[in-house]
Formats: sequence, structure tokens, C-alpha cells
Amino acid sequence: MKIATWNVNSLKVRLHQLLDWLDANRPDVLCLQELKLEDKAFPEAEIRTAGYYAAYSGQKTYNGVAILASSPPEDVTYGIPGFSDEQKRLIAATVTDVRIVCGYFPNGQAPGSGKFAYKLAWLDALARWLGMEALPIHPNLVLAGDFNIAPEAADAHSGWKGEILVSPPERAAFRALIECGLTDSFRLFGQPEQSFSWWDYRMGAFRRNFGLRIDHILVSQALRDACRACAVDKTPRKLERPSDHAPIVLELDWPHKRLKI
DNA sequence: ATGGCGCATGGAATGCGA
Repeated sequence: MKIATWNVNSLKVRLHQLLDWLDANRPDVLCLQELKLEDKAFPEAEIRTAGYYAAYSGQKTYNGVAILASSPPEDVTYGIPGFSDEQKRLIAATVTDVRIVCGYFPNGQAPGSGKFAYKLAWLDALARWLGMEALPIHPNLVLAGDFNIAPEAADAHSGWKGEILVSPPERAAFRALIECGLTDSFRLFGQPEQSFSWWDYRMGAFRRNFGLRIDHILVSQALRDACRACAVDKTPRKLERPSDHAPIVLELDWPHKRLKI
């Protein structure tokens, strides 16, 4: 089973890159963020033609998340249960026997700002829901998306000046997700030094590899031992008019092949 | 040097992202 996540920064602009990427990579599940379009504008037909079903939650201009899957997503839920939020940042669905949670976490702007408080409240609500409800009900769970947090020092290039995305409260919130029983699948495997998933459009950041690793695929305990590989795919970041984010791809030996005794 | 680029809205200039 192959599960991927990609912040496309406008599904309208990136649709053809997305379709090409699906053709080339054929994931079983792809979590998308920053659709930046309303549900009525979702390119349902094009994605269906590519061989994928979709569950999505969008809005005008900002945010928007979707789960694409080669088999129909079931039991779709929208938002964090119990957390009132106008912003379309979370969608969850079951694909075969795996619960997929796809999130576009708030940016937070700057520590001390109202947007930062919203980010921490959003993260707190997410951890509570995962720990108290989602994980107990769905032991086979994947949390994937644009977390807008670089969890460790190795996940940010040394020239990153700002506090946002790397601040202690954000990193503590990331650890709280891990403590729910999730594992950062990327760090189960050896990776190139300075592996990132986002590079600013400005300053030739991609060329200089001035990036951050802020897109993640976390897996529950039951899935951890099935992980076989996880990597950043920098290929689409090299195209004309790219998203500023690159996809992350996780390969799982799932369902486990069991010997009958 | 706090800009730079790209996207959306709206139809120019501004807000926002990370």
C-alpha cells in the first residue's frame, strides 16, 4: 500500500501536475492540502478519469483538503469533532481497513499572534480527538498532511530566521501527537542530510535547498512495523510553476501477509 | 536589507502563505 501527501497550493493551477504525478506514481491514497477552491469547483471528473475516487472539503481562496484513493473513501468526516472551525483543514475517511486523516494545519503567522493561538488550539483539539476517540476506534490510522511544524532541528535549514514553524510550543504540540501513539514514518528510515518538503518561492530557496520539513505522514502503532520506505519526491518541485511543497510518499507492507498455521 | 515569489480576488492593489 502506498500513501502520499502533497500540499498543491491551488488545485486549479496544479491539476495537470497532479494528474501526471498520479499516473507516474499510482499511490493507493493521496492526501491533498490547500485546494483553494469551493467544492462545486472540485475537478471530480478529471480525477475519476485518472482512476481515483475523492472525498473533499474546500472553500474559496484558502485552505481545503481532499483524500484521493483508488477505492472509494468510506465514513468520511469533516473537521475536528468538537472543535468549531470555519476553516476547511481536516478530512478523514476509511480506505480499505486504514483510517486516513488528512490535515492542513494552521500556519500560525508568529508566536504571540491571534493566529498562533488558533494554531495551538487547533493542535490541542486534534491531539485530544486522536487520543480519546479516533485512535481507540481505528487502530490502523494514518495522520498525513501539511503540519506547518518542523519537529526537530534537522528539519530546518540553518538559515531559517523566524520562530514560526520551529518554536518550542509548536514542537511540543507535535510531540503531543506522537505521544498519542503515532510515529513519524519518515524517521523510520535513513534519509539524505537536509531533507525538506517545502522551499520558499523566493531567494532561489529550492536551488539552495533552503527548506523546511513540515509535511509529514504519521502512523499508528499497528502500522509502524508495516512501513517499508518513506521519502520526499522532489521531482514536481522542479517543474515550471511548481507548488512550494513536495509530496511525501510512504510505502507499507499492508495488509500484512500472514502465514496460516 | 523583513524584500524577494506565487496565488486569489477582481479587474489594481492587497492579503496571505511559511
